[in-house]
Amino acid sequence: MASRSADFDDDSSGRVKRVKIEQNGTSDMDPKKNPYLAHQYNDVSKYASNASGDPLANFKRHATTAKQAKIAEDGPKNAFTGTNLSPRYFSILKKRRELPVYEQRQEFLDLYHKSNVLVFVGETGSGKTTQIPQFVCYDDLPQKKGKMVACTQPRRVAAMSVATRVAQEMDVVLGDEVGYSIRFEDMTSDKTFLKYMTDGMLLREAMNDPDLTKYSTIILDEAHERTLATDVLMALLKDVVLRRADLKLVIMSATLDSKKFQSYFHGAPLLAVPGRTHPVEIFYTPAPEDDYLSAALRTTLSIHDSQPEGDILVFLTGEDEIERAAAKIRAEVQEADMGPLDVYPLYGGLTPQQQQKIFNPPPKADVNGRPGRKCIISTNIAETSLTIDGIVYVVDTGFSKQKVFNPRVRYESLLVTPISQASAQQRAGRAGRTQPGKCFRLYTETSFKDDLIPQTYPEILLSNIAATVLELKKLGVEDLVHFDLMDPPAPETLMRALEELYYLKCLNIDGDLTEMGKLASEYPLDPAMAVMLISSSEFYCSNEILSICSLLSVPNIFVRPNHAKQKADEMKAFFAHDLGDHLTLLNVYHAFKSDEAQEDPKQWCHEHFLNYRALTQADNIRMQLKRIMERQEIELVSTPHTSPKYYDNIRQALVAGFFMQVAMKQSNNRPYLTVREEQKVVIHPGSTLKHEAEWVLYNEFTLTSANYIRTTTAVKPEWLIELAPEYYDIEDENFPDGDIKKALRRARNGVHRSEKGRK
DNA sequence: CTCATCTTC
Repeated sequence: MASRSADFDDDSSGRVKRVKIEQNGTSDMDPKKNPYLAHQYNDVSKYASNASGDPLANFKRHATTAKQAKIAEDGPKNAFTGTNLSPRYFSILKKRRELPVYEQRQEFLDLYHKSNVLVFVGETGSGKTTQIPQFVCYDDLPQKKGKMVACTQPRRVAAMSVATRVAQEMDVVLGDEVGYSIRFEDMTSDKTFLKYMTDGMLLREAMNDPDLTKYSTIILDEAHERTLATDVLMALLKDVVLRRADLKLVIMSATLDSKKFQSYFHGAPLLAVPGRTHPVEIFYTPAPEDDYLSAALRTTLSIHDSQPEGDILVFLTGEDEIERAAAKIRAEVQEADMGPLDVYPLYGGLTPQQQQKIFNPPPKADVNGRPGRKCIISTNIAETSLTIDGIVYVVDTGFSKQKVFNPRVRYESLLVTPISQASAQQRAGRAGRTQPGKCFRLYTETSFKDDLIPQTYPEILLSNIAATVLELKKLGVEDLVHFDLMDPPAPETLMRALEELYYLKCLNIDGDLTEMGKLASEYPLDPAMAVMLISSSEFYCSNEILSICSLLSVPNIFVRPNHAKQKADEMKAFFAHDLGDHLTLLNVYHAFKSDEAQEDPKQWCHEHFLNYRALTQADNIRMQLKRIMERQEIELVSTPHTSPKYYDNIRQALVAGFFMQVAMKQSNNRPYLTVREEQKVVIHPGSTLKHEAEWVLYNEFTLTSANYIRTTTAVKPEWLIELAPEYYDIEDENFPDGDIKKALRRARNGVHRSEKGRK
């Protein structure tokens, strides 16, 4: 199987060498603030602690040394709280000082003093996420200025767990001096001066405080992941540091792409610290595999059969594929009597408890001395979000599902796509966390070099940016074309976003934010959804639309396990509404909130094949959205359930937001066509929409095995014309000439006739 | 004939 191997450590793209590149940063060269003056204080006792007992009393902000910090950290009193340090603190401190970053603390401080912006490259295991913010706190002294140090993370769990760890390291109570802030959970207080938070959270804060005046230093961690929020924050902060001389910015990244960050920030100083990992041997297949799934199964079984002790991690693309592969491997191992192997599927759809199982110890060796091991079959959740110790073998199929966005057709969808070289490297690295490992790549070395793109595309290039554009407008960014993003989206993507916001009346014809736009920007929702919610009181159904919005903001609430598809479908039919899925969702929510279900909601969900976690999450989101509506004084009203207009009102409110996501059935059993783009689409087979509705509104357009529209509800063409006259203006020369135009003309004439009829 | 992974005062 293995044709040739390469030493991972010698791989030219393998790891960061310890390099320090000094650049002509926009540094503060005021001699009075010269950081090197700090070195003149050679008498250690002078600043060990003063009469008042404050170990930080002699610390000069932005002019401290690693040595000073070390003395303060050595105690015996906590430099920030004044209490005696615990034994646990000292045992952790010892370990902290063995981390690679610790050696370069002075180097870090020198650059941090010199420049307002600093790029820090730390590989896995360097300790950057926990240590750098502490290094900053001892020098920036945010507590003395009533400011905070922020450190952003792309994921909630990371913000939470890192804050917990750092609170321990600093011997403080989590939520006091060190805290975190993520959606639905603010674990900070007025004492907090070091705050871990999600990047999205900081972006939200920027909308109310564009200069982020609460912070004296902002650290953007995992910047190489290039999340939408981090990209936007980088662009904003690049400008903020020019306006606020007192603000410092640290960009932390884990890849070799650091040069790109450095040049983006006008040659900011860069510091690189090596990680602490074990070498991983890479094997490629000699010839391309035409079926990566069977190749993955074959390779996994062969590792188990022939390789020394050590757990296996296999990367596949999706839930269904993973469950099937897991079943096959279990069956094969049993049939061929291959020795103990525990197989664990791993993907985001699993509950945290199910995900925890991957940390179970591997089975013991059997009586014949064959090693026992565990095998984890995972999506790319194991690439960044979850780390598993003890993995020695990685099987890399070279594929993952990735989001793609087509601005012309305006759909986001998921496609099985070859991964990037950076991704492949990350996957391989998972084999070397605790000991030297092996990575089996199920593609050729030529393919790795020639076919894989070097870096995964940043999220901003693969997304509908309408929500981002609205946020930026709210932030006061006037000229979006020249907004200095690291990777600006295609002009067409921007145009489509602006156009979408114009039709939604969030922007006027000049591209300025309207009253509607201001209101919509306050919701953590896509613009169409926000507009629908804001408009819903006019249709006397804001309570119901609020529920629907919440349900559309969480993963699929319907569970359909492979072994009980029929039973699950029967249960779903119990809630089904003939007019469409939005109304079905509402039925489920009402049933979920009923007294009967609330007696034991978990059990109730299990019996009805519903995702309890998603429903409680929706409930949470509902409360959050409700608070914003109340603040905006949007009335929470309902049409009486007995009224014949109950469902019509809801459906009209749906149209008020989603009029751009409508498809029409063509005659003669031909597929549906989307209104303006005239894309052929099929209603997703899971839909509860019963009769052949001529016009349907949909929430999502995804391309999987076909062009599916998901979560669809029947609507009437008269409503489209009435509620979105500009979008449905068939006199507009850009409106495609076809069946849809004809049908709209018929409907329009019908409206006119009925109006005459009413008179 | 059925969706990767995150995320938002």
